[in-house]
Amino acid sequence: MQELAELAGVSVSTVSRALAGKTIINAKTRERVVELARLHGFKPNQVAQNLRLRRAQAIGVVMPMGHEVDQHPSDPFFMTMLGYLADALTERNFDLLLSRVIPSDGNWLDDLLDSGRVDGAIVIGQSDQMAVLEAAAERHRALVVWGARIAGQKHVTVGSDNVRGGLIAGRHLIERGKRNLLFLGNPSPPEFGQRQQGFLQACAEAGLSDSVHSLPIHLTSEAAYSAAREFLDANPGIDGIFAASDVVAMSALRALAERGLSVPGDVAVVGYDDIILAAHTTPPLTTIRQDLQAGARMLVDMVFRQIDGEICDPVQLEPELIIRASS
Amino acid sequence: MQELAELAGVSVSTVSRALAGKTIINAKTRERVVELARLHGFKPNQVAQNLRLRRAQAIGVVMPMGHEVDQHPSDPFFMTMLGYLADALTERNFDLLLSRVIPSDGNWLDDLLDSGRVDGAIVIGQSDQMAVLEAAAERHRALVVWGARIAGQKHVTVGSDNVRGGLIAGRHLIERGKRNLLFLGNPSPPEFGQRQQGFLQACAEAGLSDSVHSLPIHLTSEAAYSAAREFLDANPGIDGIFAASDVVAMSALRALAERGLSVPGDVAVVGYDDIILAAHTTPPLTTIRQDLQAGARMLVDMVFRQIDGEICDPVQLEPELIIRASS
DNA sequence: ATCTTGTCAGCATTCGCTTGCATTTCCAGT
DNA sequence: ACTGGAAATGCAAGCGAATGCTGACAAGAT
Repeated sequence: MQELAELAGVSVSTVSRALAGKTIINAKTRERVVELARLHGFKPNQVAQNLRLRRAQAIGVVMPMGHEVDQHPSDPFFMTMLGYLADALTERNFDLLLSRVIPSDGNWLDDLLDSGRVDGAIVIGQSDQMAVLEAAAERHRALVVWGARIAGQKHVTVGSDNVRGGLIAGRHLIERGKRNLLFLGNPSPPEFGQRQQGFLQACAEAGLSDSVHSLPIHLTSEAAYSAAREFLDANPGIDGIFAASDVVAMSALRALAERGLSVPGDVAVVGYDDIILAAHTTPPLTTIRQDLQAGARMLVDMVFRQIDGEICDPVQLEPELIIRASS
Repeated sequence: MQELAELAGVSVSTVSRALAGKTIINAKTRERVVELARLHGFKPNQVAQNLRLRRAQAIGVVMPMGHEVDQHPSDPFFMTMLGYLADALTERNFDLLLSRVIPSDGNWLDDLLDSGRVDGAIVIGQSDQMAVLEAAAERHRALVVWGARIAGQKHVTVGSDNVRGGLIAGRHLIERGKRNLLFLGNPSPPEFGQRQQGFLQACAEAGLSDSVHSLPIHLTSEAAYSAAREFLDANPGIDGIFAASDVVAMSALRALAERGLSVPGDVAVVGYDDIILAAHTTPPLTTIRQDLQAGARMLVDMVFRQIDGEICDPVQLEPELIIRASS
């Protein structure tokens, strides 16, 4: 900047103001400086800028992987979410600082938020980290979580109405005449737990509480997959499956195909998320869509409002049943 | 830091050194300072730190989406890669600055590299941005690209040997007795182009150059999918498909299932990547595995070596044929 | 010719931290 | 008690940019 100032025959302050487009600088001077900067490829150092302006111009995006290490890398859900978040942040000229955290201590969030590297954080999925999230929400202003709304929570969430999603899925299977239902997925992350809860509620409505099963596993590993196979062998009567996510549903489709069961004739399958691949499975998957683009925009919007000091309320997006050939 | 210094009865410099763990500070003093910092939840501001140390402690990871906007959000490949990159960078205490770029001008890379926010960049996929990559490689030291090695390139790449991968896939299909082969995927990104090239080479070896087809589309959109259907209708003899990626292969499986063709009996299918879902399709997908974890480690390793001033050579990883039930 | 007012630009300080060098403290050796 | 050298600490100068305040200058008012 020094050099640029000399080249332009002005002071450093003038260069700074010119580059910032301040109108207090004479238009001609300003243009000359800007042109000179362009010519010499000068870009102000953003780190210095951020220090001076006491900001980071970046939002941290964190995926805690407390419960199931192998879920995330495989899940197109996260990629999609991440893509939309990146877009929304880029629009506002903010950087996206990505962390994947395998929580060992309870400091991962505070460390990020206190480091000065970010102006706020978006956490994708509550995992088993409710305590950490609650604590961080007390101490920091700008924090939004993608996940389930839970009564009495301090941290602000955005997410689909999982109970309702589960309910819709359950009713749909029942409407299709299925009576021996199975919930497939680990219910310990709150989102999944609520999906299960809604599903069970649908079963209760239909008086099916006794015949409904739950298999609390995630299906991407070979071990979990064979566990599911064994379960199907032991319970041949199952005629409807609601999977906690599309990825789990896809594995279920394979397991069914392998034992020669037709979908949806013998067993109907419903997933959750409506990832892009869901339309391309064999057969295409009936699923509960979450509008991730809207969700991502919401998340970003809310962090910014929090940065500006606003207090935000949790948001629940309406889930939508997408009927395809698997049910 | 000022306040902490007063609390501890020492100077700011001593606090700084103590927190940095410098042994020149008396062990007792050091521990006292560290303990005090912990107690009051003090964390040095990393932005200031970075400014002073003229570093960013972050690597930019960029996905240019020049050719096919809808490929990336859907592709588990990227999520997996990103996950491994995040892990490798976290290990070294570096941040990962994520950008998704839809290249409009040719400055996206320079802007990132000159901004001072990152110490280096990893670009995932060359897309149609070869010119930009070449230019940036001239001007900057720390830049590594995941993609195809191309003769005479200035930018350093890490990637699987795509030609060889395509060759292996082609030979495998031929070995299975398939004679009417189809390459499915857009060959304009260099990686895909090389896969096609290797595939065609395998066909040439077997004297099949005349009967081999190529359908240059990506299959996640409904439009592309129906284009593929039409092609299959028009060319009923196809008995082997090599898809440019697993995601494309999955859609192909669906298309085949819909027209009642058995896999691999009527048509064998081979994918590329070995994403986690590939083992869980119906039927499980034969594919060419790229070791993404090794690739990600390599990428990270090489940026750091470049930051240290080393000059690195491109690396090609050996692709591996994973035979499953689709062939 | 003097005073007022408004425009522009520059000086110097600041953001929070690190570090070369100067200075003080400590202690063994005499 | 004195001294020399090592060990420990403090001082102050930055890192690269933003900005409140002051000063210079010109044009218009009196």
